[in-house]
Amino acid sequence: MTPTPSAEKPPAQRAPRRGAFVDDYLSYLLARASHVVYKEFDREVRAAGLTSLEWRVLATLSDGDGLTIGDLALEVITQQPTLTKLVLRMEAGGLLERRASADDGRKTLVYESRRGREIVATLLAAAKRHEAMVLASFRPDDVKALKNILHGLIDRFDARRD
Amino acid sequence: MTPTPSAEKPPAQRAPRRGAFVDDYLSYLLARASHVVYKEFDREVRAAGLTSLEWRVLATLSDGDGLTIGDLALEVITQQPTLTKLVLRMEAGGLLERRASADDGRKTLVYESRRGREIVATLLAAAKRHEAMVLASFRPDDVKALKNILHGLIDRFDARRD
DNA sequence: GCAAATTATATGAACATGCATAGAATGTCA
DNA sequence: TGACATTCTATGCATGTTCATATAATTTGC
Repeated sequence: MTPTPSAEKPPAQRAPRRGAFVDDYLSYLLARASHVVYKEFDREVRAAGLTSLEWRVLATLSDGDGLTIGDLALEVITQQPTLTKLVLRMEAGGLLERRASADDGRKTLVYESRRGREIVATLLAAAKRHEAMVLASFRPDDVKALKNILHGLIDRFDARRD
Repeated sequence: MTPTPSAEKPPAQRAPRRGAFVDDYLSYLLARASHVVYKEFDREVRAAGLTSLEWRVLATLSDGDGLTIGDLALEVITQQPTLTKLVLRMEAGGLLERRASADDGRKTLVYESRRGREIVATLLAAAKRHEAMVLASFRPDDVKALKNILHGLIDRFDARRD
């Protein structure tokens, strides 16, 4: 069942391996597509001095801040303890502000600082350019179809509970 | 620009926030779709005693083992040092075998052990069932379109270089 | 055939993450 | 109201990941 050790034959220029399972498995396709699409843009994120999770936090808050730690954790697809610690670091770094909720003492609300907003504004513009570039070679109908189905998957299965 | 701290009004049952940017941003849609689709299946992976990365390693190798550390790292979307250490742990746990390449002394080739193959066989079957369940409520044409576009994205942008 | 450059994996130290749980505030119900 | 359950965030510790680099093998150019 196992090939002989010497049987490797790397295809000339790293052509993707075509496997029976992986290459048609939705979960893999989504993960890899997500990765390849993000990867280039990640360079700009790093150049701005952010990690990918920090970028997701700021981008999410740019759509409206004042989220609780818990809600924000669900939005950025990470766990609450991880986000608590990240938010503390980002606050220390001047990217965010934390404020206690007025009507529920358990909640910590997260806001962008001025500096956070400046940095994310630059990246948001870059992100839009990058997305346009990525999608440029696809037919608009296909792009629309892709986003529709992704929304469909998300709406049906996203209980927003890690 | 920042809402007043007391302005929170959590929608009744955690309806996804509809933000201007995030909700139409391809990278977010892909990441979230990837996450929600995988999340349920993750329970079965954990029940089998594996982490998600371990599952990806075994599933990838099930399509043909004897990959080098580097190639496998690209396939499973992680970095080489992470994979080196994971493979060592998995070898110690009896899931994998490492063999030196006969024709290139720098390479370490990774193979599934008998036990690794047994575990992954069970999970592969479960994964197929899970995928069928996830896609059951979508029109076959849409599913085909989704996979086609994902493949398109991957083929165009995946240089398989982290 | 040798030195230099390149490629592949391993490793060490710093850092981040995950799990379990503690701590604090609120909600529930008798 | 007062006990108990629930919700939300923070924290400690173990574990995993990352970054830079070391080590080893191969390839290249002279």
